Amino acid sequence: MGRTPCCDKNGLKKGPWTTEEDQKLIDYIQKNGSGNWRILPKNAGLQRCGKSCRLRWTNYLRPDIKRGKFSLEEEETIIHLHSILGNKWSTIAARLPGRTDNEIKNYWNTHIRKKLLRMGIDPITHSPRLDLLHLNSIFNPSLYNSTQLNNNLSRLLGVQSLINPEILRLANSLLSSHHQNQNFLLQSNFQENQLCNSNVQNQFNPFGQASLIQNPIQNISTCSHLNTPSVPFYSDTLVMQQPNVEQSLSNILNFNSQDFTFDSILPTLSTPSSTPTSLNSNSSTISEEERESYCSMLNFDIPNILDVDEFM
DNA sequence: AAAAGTCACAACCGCTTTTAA
DNA sequence: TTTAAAAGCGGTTGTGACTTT
Repeated sequence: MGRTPCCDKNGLKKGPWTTEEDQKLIDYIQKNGSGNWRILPKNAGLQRCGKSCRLRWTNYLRPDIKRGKFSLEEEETIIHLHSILGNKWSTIAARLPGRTDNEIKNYWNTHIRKKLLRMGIDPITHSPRLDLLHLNSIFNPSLYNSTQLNNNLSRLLGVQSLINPEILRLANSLLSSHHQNQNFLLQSNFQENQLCNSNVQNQFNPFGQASLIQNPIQNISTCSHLNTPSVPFYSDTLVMQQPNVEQSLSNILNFNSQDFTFDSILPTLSTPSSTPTSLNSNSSTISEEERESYCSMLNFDIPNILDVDEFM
């Protein structure tokens, strides 16, 4: 027959462990070793189930656990391994001595995931985010003439208070990369957003001083620091490098066109018949009602691009 | 100063795989 | 070989600390 139950679940304590409980568990394991979790709680004088004791020991009390802030190297290792393994936290933890799968999982969800999103990288695929690619399609010169592109930019800038500066900079950069003649660019916005974006970059770039190189074969960018040529990275640093901005953006667009299709999300362009009053002023904010009203006039899906929660 | 909102993380839940009887 | 608990694992939640309003 099978094993006997590890414990009677009735009457057992749940929730946070007290220092007294921790000490009982530590004392028992120091004397008797870990394992045999079924009988451990009773012998150690703990009103906990064996599973709770095992998790407390493996995730928190084990003497070889390294506590404290993750180093940049550890963070880069996690990002690298996650790009290959996905959410295989225990496998990732095996490559990081002293770190538990639970700790790495928590750190990913609370820190790294958000950093990648801010950089325009999808934390699941480790590729450029599809909503940013959508932006590429809106400013693709092979689809629209200069007037239409200008209209698109104007409309996007009209709701700029809702947009992450990264989006605005990318929009401007895309247009400048496609057209030598930048007359239709709103230069003040461009400069302002470049400044804003450099601040964002300095604040959030998780790769620190990692250098970015061009991959001549795939014609996309990869991060040499991570040594993962199969995983494309879209980077602020790359886009802002001078004087090869146009070439870099062209590479990104080439990568996009090879790997994604935009048929389902391509906008049909037409100029809005009117513009909400507040959008004609220099106001930095608009109301929710105005936003909805304005977005409803757009034929491309601004709300879809501007998933604020995802960007911030 | 208090209330509301946000964040971080320990702990739990539930499913799958492994193991012991 | 079968069975059921233990162990492993990833997702989710509860809660205390901190920040913002």
